[in-house]
Amino acid sequence: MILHEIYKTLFTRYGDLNWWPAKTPYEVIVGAVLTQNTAWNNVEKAIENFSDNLTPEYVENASIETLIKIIRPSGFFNQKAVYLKAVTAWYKQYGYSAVTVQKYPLDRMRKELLTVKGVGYETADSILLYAYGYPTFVVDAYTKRLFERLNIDVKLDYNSIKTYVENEILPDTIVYSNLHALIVANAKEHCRKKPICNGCPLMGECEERRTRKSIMDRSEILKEVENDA
DNA sequence: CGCCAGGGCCATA
DNA sequence: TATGGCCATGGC
Repeated sequence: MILHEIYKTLFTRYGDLNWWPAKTPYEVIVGAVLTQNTAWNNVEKAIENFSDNLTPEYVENASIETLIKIIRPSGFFNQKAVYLKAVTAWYKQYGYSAVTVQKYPLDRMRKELLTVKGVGYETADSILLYAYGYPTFVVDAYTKRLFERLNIDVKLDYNSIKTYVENEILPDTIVYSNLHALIVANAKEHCRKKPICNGCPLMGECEERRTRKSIMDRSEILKEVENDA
């Protein structure tokens, strides 16, 4: 229930974000890899460097050295160049058909993607959701931070959070896309590493839940004192 | 100048 | 299976 309120609150503030800045599925895939632990601003520079060459054929045939030069601004370029080769090979093998037809069930596509070098949970889910429209929720550092600060009762590892969200909000591509986008928007504006709580639409809910936690913590301490006595 | 950004891999235990 | 070191640029 809490998640529905969060969604509604964020939606009221930020609106329908219609997110992920890329056109084709392949561009989504490349962006998902390049943005790993990297500001999107730097990814944009890398994508601009491709100019008209942001195609699976170009990446497939380009040398690693060439790719490194192109994607340099996005950082971690040595590994990301290798990752791009790997996701491109995957794309040529399975990705094309999935563009028009969701040929395989979500679970199978996800497992396959996770075997590709450079594709972890978040990248896999981003690709599935934003490139192919599968209703799978993307968990990122912002999501973890928000859940931690809101004191939501869930383990803060990737799959725990994902399962929690997908149990509370039934699978829906549009809703999952929007929720993730809203969390990112709010994280950039308010829920930063060093938070700017002033004006945050979730401030009330956040404080309330944090207070509840501090009361809980205190009762836990009291219990321990009783046990010692 | 130091901190940070929409992770993932690999070695180690 | 879980944790830590490592990768690197550009904006603020």
